[in-house]
Amino acid sequence: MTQDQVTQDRAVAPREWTVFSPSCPSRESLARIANKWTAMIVILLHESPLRFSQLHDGVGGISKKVLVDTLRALERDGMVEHAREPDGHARYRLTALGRTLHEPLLALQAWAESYVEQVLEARQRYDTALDERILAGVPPYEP
Amino acid sequence: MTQDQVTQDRAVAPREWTVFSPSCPSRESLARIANKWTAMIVILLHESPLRFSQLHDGVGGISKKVLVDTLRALERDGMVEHAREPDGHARYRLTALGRTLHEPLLALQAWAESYVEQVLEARQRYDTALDERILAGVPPYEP
DNA sequence: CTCCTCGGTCACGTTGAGGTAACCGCCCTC
DNA sequence: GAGGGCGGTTACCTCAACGTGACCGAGGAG
Repeated sequence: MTQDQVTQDRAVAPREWTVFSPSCPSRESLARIANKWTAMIVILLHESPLRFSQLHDGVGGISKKVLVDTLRALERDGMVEHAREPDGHARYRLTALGRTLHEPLLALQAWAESYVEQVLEARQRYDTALDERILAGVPPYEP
Repeated sequence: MTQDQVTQDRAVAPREWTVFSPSCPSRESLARIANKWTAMIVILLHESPLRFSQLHDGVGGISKKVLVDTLRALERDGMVEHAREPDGHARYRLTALGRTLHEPLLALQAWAESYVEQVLEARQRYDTALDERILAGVPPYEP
């Protein structure tokens, strides 16, 4: 391969001001929204505002600490807000900004639930193939 | 508030076989795809198959170790595959399953880049409001 | 032959995400 | 006024994610 071909082959657009640039603030935003807790909380809150304990019950397996931390982070980034109701209980709701997140995150949930079977099958194929390679004495990965 | 009202208020659908159940395998799938590295890799690979070093350059700031780990995980879950080209170089490409991920993940990138300004503003508002509350001697958060 | 790149692997160390359990003030009910 | 639920906070710990730097075998290029 000539140097010219290498150069052309490697030409990947620079994308300076995108998530692909580690110093771009949008990278942080991506990290915040590309997160299972964020996804579940936004999806739950889109149906209706919820109290803390309802969120805690709705998001199975989340600890109070992580729920609090995630809610504070979402509030700080303007996606969620909370208020005290007259009855003294907290109530969390999506902001306008948070509502714009619902559609993309719901798509993630839909994907995860629709394709989970295919993922599980692929995983099994991969693992048995790996076992066979090991039994055959082949190094697990050709470098 | 009466007990009946409390009960009704807390009625959140059980959602047994969804990502909201921590033991459902779809929860794992969600965690894998709701991930910044996954998102960036899938978006890059959707444009064209890429070599390892092209991915390493394309995903700014990722280390070789994390890139390898993420690619192996994506391969195991059937979203990516790799092969040796005749020239001896590796080439990674999306599988059919991986291609179905492109649209939802591209939506995440688009969101992150479109709304990053609003997120930054919200963050600043939150931080200055918090500072004021502290200066006023108010405990940072009303429990 | 020697040097280089590519595509990794390996052996660390650091950071951050996340869990656990105890505790707390407020309000409510009994 | 004792107990209980709500909405947290705190201290502490664990483990997975991530980074770093060195190394390595295969395959060119010179």
